Parts: sequence; C-alpha cells; structure tokens
Amino acid sequence: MINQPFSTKDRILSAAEYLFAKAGFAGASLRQVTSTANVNLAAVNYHFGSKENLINELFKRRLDELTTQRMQALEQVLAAGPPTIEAVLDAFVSPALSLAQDRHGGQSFVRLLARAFAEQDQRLRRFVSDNYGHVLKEFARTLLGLLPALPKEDLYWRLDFISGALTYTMSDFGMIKKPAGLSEEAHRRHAAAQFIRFAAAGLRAR
Amino acid sequence: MINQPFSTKDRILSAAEYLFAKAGFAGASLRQVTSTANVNLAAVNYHFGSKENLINELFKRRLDELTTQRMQALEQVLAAGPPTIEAVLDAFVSPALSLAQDRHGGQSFVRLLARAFAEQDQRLRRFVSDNYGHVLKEFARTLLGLLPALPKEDLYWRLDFISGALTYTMSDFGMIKKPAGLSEEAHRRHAAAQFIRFAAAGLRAR
DNA sequence: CTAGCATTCAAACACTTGTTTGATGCGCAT
DNA sequence: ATGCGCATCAAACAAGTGTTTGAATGCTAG
Repeated sequence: MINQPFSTKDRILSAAEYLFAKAGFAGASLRQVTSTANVNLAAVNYHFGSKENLINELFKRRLDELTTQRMQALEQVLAAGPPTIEAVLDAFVSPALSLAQDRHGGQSFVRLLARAFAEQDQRLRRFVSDNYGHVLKEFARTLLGLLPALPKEDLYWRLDFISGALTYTMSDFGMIKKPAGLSEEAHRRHAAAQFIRFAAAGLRAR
Repeated sequence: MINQPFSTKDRILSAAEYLFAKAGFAGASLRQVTSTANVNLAAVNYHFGSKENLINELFKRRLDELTTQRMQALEQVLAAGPPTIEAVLDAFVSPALSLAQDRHGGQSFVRLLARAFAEQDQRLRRFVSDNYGHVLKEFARTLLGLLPALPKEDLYWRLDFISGALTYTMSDFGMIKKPAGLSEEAHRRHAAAQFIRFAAAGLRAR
C-alpha cells in the first residue's frame, strides 16, 4: 500500500475535519464527508472502522503534531538558560496559533478543538486530555519554578483560564478583524503578542 | 390558557436545555427531549413549530435574563461613584456564574452557550451576538474610562480573551475539582475571585 | 500470465430523524 | 347540555442515518 499524496484516507480525514468543524460530529453525515472527499461511502468504514474511530484518528493526527511542537519549543526555551514567563507562554501559544492558520485544514481543526472542549461527551474529553494533559503539566512545572510566590492551586486556576482564552481566541479571532493591510502571518504574531502580554500579567497577579 | 407551574412548554424547554447541552443540537433528538419531559412527541411542533425554533426560544429565555442582570449590576456599580476595575469585572462575571449555578437548568444553559460559541453556524452566532453584543460594548466603554493609557484596540483583544476564558471556565470548571469540604456556592465564589484577580491583572498589563 | 490481495463500488440493511395527521379528550362559555 | 377550541395522543410519513454485504476492480508478487 503506497500512501499517495492524496490517498483516500487523507481525503476522508480532511473532508471530515472541515465538515465536523462546520456542523459538529452529529451534524455532519458520513455521506456528506465521502461526497466532498470524492470517495465511496463505504470507504469510511473500510479504512476507519466506524465514524467514532474516524473522529479519534482525526484528533490524534493533529494533537500529536501540536504537542510535539510545544514540547520542542519548551525545550528550546529551557536550553537557553533560565527563561522568562513570556518565553514559556510563547512556547505554549505559538504552535497553537501557527496550527490555527495552517492552510491545510488546521483552521478547521482548531474549531474542532473548541467544540471538543464544549462537548460534555466524556469519552472525547478523556481522549483529548490524555494527549494534552502531560504537556500542560510540563508547562505548569516550569511556570511554577518561575513564580515561587504563587500557590500551586492559583497557578492551576490561571492555566485553566489561559487554556480557555486561547482555545476561544484561536477558534475564531473574535471581534478583532484582521486589518486589511496586514498579512495573516503578521496578524498571527500580533495576536500572539497581545495574548502573551495579557496572560503573563494574569499569571503575575498578586 | 393558564400557565401552570410546570406546563408542557416549560417541561420541554428544560428537558431540551439539558439534553442539548449534553449531546449538542444535532445529537439530541426530539424523541429524547419529549420522553425525558414526559410529553408527547408532537407537542414540540405544536408549541414551538420546529426544532429550530425551540432552540431559539431556549436561548432567548436565558440570554434576556443574563443581559438584564449584567446591566443592572453594572448600573449599581457605577451609581456608587468611580468604580474599580475589579468591581466592573464582578458585574460582568457574577451574573454569569450565578446563572451557572442556578439549579433550574442554568448549568446546562451555560454549557449550551459555550457550544454556541464553538458553533460555526452563523445563524446562531448572530442571534447570540445580537443579544450579547451591546452589553459587551457597554462594559468596554466603562473599562476604557478606567484604563486611560490603554489603546482601544488592546482593550478589545483583552476583552475577547476574558470572554473566552469565562465561557470555558463556566462550561465546566476545568481541571480544578471542587474540594470535598466546600459547598458549591463557596466554590463558585472562589472561582469568581480567582477569575477576577486574573482578568484584572491582564487588563492592567503594560 | 495468473493467483492473491487490498481497495472501491452500488446496493441494501435496519434504524432513527423531524414533521404531519386525524382522532380523542378536556374545560369553559353560551 | 351543547358546542367550541385548545391540548394531547398514537400512528404514520418520507427522508436521512451509520453500517454491512458481495461483487467488481486494479495492482503486485510469484
């Protein structure tokens, strides 16, 4: 089996990502997915087993990428000696924002992530937190060292706020429309800068 | 037609709120709604016309309540002379958190709100932002007066972050589990205090 | 060339979906 | 008592759901 540049599996994943982000997991049918992917209906169950499993693989593909990028960014920051809070936050935020502007469906995935947060479905939440949790813990450990006066409990609250704000911000850049003259790349950098300034101040709150 | 304390309409609304929050608008069927409401299936279309319209009435009922409470809280704060940033934030946050702890389905609604934010469905977003937008603007105006050195654009970014953090915090109190000895009321107050401290510091960031 | 295997396909499966229908019950004013 | 209108009910509707099936491919190794 040679994985062609746009294999059936890939086309299904991309179409599913787009449609699930737009209409929700229950709202988009497999027939819609396979038809926009130009693929036979039965291909989903052949390649993924079930709709449920398709959703899981969808998350795995992106989350693996996101978490490794975050860990790499954190390692780089730590390697350069004692970091600032801003640098640590940047290692957490930038990979997410760059994923959010990725042309190849990343934008859809970010909305999907926001949806997963809003879901009450425990199965999906568990899955996300499994691939997500240890990264958050690593960042928490690092930040705790940089904020020796901050009780651990307070830090966890604030990291929770930051995660929520980031998810929401990414899922659609809110009220703030991109100025016409600005490139997407520049807009993203600007958003990251704004966010980091806000979050760092929040972390330092007495 | 005398509106009994638990009329058919009310029972449908409550059941729908609960189930839609749990499974999404497409994920929960009218049969599930009517069966948990102990009501005939046809009652939904009789009283609300369609599933779509049921969802709208659901949002209207709660959002009207939330926005008026926020505006009242803001007025009260302003009436007592020049306010602090913390007081303004409290007027914004407390009504939401008290709604989130309301026994009569309010908790479900808050999750529903988070879901609406995650939705890409433009119809629903417009509906929410119509009942939501002018309140946010009023708070923005007030805060702008309290932060004379802050560029308007920066404030909008930060309010966006705050809205996101609040929405996701409310929708499920995140990693932070309620300590066993604490009452729900006390836990909410604690959450509100944590949130306001974080958000106020973020707003004041230089 | 051919046997074998992974993939694709149209068709059907049983089931659930939102909505509509027409009959039935109930309460209240005439 | 009678008639009227609102509310509820079981039943059915057409359409759409995820999944399965078995035949038809196409490709590759022997």
